[in-house]
Amino acid sequence: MLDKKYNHKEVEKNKYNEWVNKGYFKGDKDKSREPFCIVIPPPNVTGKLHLGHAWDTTLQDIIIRYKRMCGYDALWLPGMDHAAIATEVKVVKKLKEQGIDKYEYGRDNFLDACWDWTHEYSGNIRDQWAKLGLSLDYTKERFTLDEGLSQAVRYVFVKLYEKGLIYRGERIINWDPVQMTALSNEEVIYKEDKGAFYHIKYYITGTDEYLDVATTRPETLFGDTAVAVNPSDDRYKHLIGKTVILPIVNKEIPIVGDYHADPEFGTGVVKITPAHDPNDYEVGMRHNLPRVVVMNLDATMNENAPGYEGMSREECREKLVEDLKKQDLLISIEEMTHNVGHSERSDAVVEPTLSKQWFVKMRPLADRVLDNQKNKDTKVNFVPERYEKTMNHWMEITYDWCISRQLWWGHRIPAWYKGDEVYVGMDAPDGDGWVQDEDVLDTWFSSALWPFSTLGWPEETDLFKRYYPNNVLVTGYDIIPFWVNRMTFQGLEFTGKRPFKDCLIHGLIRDKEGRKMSKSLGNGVDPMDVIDEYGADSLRFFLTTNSAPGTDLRYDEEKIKSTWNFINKLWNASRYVLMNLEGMKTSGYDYQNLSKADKWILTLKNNLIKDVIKNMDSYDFHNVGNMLYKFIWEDFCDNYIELSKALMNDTTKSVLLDVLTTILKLLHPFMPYVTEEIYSILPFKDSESIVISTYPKYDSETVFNKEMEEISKVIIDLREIRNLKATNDIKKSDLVMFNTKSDLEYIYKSQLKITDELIVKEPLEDCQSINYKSSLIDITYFFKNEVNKEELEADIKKLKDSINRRKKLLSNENYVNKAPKNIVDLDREKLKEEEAKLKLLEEQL
RNA sequence: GGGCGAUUAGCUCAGUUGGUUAGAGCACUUGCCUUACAAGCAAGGGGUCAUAGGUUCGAGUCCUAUAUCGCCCACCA
Repeated sequence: MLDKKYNHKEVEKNKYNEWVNKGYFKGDKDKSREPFCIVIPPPNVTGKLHLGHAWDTTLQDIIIRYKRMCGYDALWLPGMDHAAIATEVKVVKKLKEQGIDKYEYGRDNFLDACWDWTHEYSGNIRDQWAKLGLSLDYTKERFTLDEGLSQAVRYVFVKLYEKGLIYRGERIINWDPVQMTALSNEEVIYKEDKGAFYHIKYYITGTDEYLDVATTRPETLFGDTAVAVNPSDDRYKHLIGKTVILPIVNKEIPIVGDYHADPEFGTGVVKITPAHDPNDYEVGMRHNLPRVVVMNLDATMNENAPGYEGMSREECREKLVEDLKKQDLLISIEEMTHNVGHSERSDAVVEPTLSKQWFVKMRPLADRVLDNQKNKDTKVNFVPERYEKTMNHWMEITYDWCISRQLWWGHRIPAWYKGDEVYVGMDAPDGDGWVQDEDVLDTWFSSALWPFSTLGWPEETDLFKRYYPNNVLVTGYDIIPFWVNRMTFQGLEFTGKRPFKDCLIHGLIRDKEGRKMSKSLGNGVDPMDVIDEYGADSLRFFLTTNSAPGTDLRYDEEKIKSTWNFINKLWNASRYVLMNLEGMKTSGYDYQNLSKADKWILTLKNNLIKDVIKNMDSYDFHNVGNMLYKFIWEDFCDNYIELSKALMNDTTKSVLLDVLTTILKLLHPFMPYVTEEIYSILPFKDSESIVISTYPKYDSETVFNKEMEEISKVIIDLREIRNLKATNDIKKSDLVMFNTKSDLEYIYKSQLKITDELIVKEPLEDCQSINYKSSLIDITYFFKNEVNKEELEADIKKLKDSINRRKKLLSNENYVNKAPKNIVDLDREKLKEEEAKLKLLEEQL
């Protein structure tokens, strides 16, 4: 028998390993079943999982458990991401704490340290997955840097290179001077920083007139190779073709006319530094300007800044401003706040720098995605739909993707150099003197292949043929540009198919105040702490049923508590059922003598199954959660269990067990542990574990609409009668006269606690009475208190208003003719009922 | 500047193709230790659905505008 109280720690102990050991989570066991596949978004091996991971993975677990119970060959493939830069940052830091410098340590030693790190942290992550109860098939676990995936990465690189979709070139890229690597635009976070506009005098050659040039980065002045004005700007257009003297450097540079200069902005004059600004780079291309790099890779000034060489950007800025002042070349310093790019990982201020890097040519790949999204049979179906626009928008504005990183931890670029020769291939070329590119690829380059590389691609493996495209991918909206986009174009390019049919998008977890959870705010919540206190089942149900798809979720401990209470309710209801089942004679369901109450709950159960399936299929788990909550607490516990107490026989017991079993199965994808615990002690069931049991089906044989309506009316009657008793302060001992249809009498008597001693046959004199009458019952209570006249009058007024409203509606010809008939009929019926009720109330007054 | 959202009860949120008098949890009021559960039971109070127009027999839901808030992208020389 179950304990009196639900104990999540006891319940969640020892179940997961058994599930894994028995192979319940293994996919590809039964080829006769229809395949269904999800690949996990691989978490970074940098640390521990946060609430966002818990949410993301629970959603997937719900889907995969549901599909498994529905009879699919369900495969949920786990894995992790080497997370190139993120991991490298952590390992460098760890080594530094031990007094070890990355470069002195050397590439091979450093990579060993990264692998050690990976093994340690991947173990932690697996432990966390287990705590969450995720039904992952560990026999197929992959890692983005394992041999097979590395093969796929090289293959893709080589093929794209051969097609001209990967190239190496000098471009302005985002340079992280702390990590000393290039970054993609997505890895740059813009933040408001305090800065200033420095207005500097650029004297027009041979005159004592100057142009007022404003800049936020004066130290880039050494790289200026022109100043630009707008050719339509009357103030300056006569100067185009002349030159100015670059301050400090005293070099002559041209004044060019270019539409990039905005006459409305600042002074309308802009200095052009082609090697340190993407726009200036474009201007430089148009006007054939030289490109002068003025900084080293660690953002110190180089030999092109004579007199400032070796200084940091910041030192140089300070000294330069001083020097400008001394030479009377500084007009003013205008303080302002502006957006400055920071490295996502190191937080260093990103330096746009001219650099030779590898790029993916995006336009053709992006166009293919946009085309494919127009075909409803082959497109990626976003849920909610609006996120398709996010992907499409990115594909429309796309720019070439910088994929090389000056790191060691990652897929080394399969390019070899010998003098001016370049060789790109799966393996090193023959012959001496070839040196492989030192750099590695952006970590997203390998994760972009995840839906197919994990299945053995580029080999035509059985797994790949069976499970590709994946059925659904689940991730947060913040990952669309990094990952969803890239999987989609790589999938289309290399497999000719979308990587997954559906893409279920969820939001971000926020704290109680609605702020994003972050390390710097210290408002993060560790899912393992929540599990410790409330159990994984509570956490899972809270996470997946408290927001509409695609919207953010506030973490609210009160709601987790309320979920715990819900599970405790389920626990106690199960306890009640099991207690009553003890003396049950049959070994199967006995439906010989179904009462109306039995028929009522069976019908509700069937309707529930139908609605739940519909919403499970459309990923509307919040609806499923609400429907289950209401059915279990209200219909089953508050009503059916109470009714069952008045008529307990083998049929009732069968129905109790049937409904409980259904509830457990419907809840199982959300709450795997507690449902397994209760299921395991049911007297008979269809499988040894609920994990591999069959999902409930709608059964039209046990749908009884007539009885359902009748009992629903009884329940309404009961509430109204209790209400009358409460508002009129009717005591337990007050006498009552009543009349019901005979087979429902026991319900009214038991639920209203009317014993035979309280029943009278004739109206009593000398006391107040109050009557309630419906199509099923006519009941009068006799009592000594005053009738609450005010409340009665208020009820009458309410009723009259409603009757008037309805009469008006029904006299509207347009409404009667145009609205659907069943709705109009319903109104007519309601009207009749209300009029009858009004008559009764008026009699009482 | 471009795009995407949001605005519903004191708080956090649902509300499928327009269709009875808009729902839930928490909080609140009143009464109950009723043998599954007091972390519970019973009954209840609380909303001109941001604002203004429009379409419609009928609008929280569709359209237009406005306001406030949020996110993404671009720009900020």
